[in-house]
Amino acid sequence: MDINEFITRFNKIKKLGFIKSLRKGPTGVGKTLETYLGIKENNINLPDLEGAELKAHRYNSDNMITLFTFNRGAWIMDPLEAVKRYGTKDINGRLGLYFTMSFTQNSAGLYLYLENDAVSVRHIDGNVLVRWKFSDLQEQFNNKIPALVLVYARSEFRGDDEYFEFYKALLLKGTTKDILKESIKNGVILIDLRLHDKGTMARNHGTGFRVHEKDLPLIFSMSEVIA
DNA sequence: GGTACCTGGAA
DNA sequence: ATTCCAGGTAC
Repeated sequence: MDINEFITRFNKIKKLGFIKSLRKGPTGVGKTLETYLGIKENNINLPDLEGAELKAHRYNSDNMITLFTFNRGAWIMDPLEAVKRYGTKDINGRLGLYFTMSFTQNSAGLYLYLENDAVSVRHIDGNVLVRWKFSDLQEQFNNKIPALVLVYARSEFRGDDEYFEFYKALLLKGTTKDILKESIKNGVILIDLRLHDKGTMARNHGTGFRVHEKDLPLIFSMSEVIA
């Protein structure tokens, strides 16, 4: 599906008004939009549209947008061991590493460390948990996000069921080479650890490379409302 | 059965 | 801003 086809289909979805979420939980908005567009769910690290990646976002949500995830070959420490050593307990007692990392250490003693060609997550005890080469990150970004179509949805609950009204789509494009390294250095692209103890293994949702909506213009030079 | 991606959140 | 979190599939 190219951008023009997307616009055609999206305008029809807009006219539907509020539609019931096809999945409970945070991911319902993306699942519902994709299904109505006729896009099959997948886990391929390529854009959903021809030449652009699709993102759905609830209106008034201040959460970061995940540009891509990347873990392949990056973990130096065994992830489950890292969770057990440095994780924090959630409300049910489950250990997890759910941190948006920064260059100053967090409450668990973990911090980002910058090298010439890589960025890593380290602990103050000296251990390196995970390390990504900028060249790998840049490649993943280029493959996944040649451009971005950001779709906004109003959300409301009717009893336990969430409904979405998709009402606007924004096209962002015009990113630049080496954007990954610069953006990680200056904190525009944030590294989000998202894994927990699943008993015999670590359940890893994938380290997210994420950006606040307000910072998107720092990554993409052009934006236009397309629907 | 574990890994690595996908899709996204809350207080 | 920080601490913390969600439901999915291919292989």
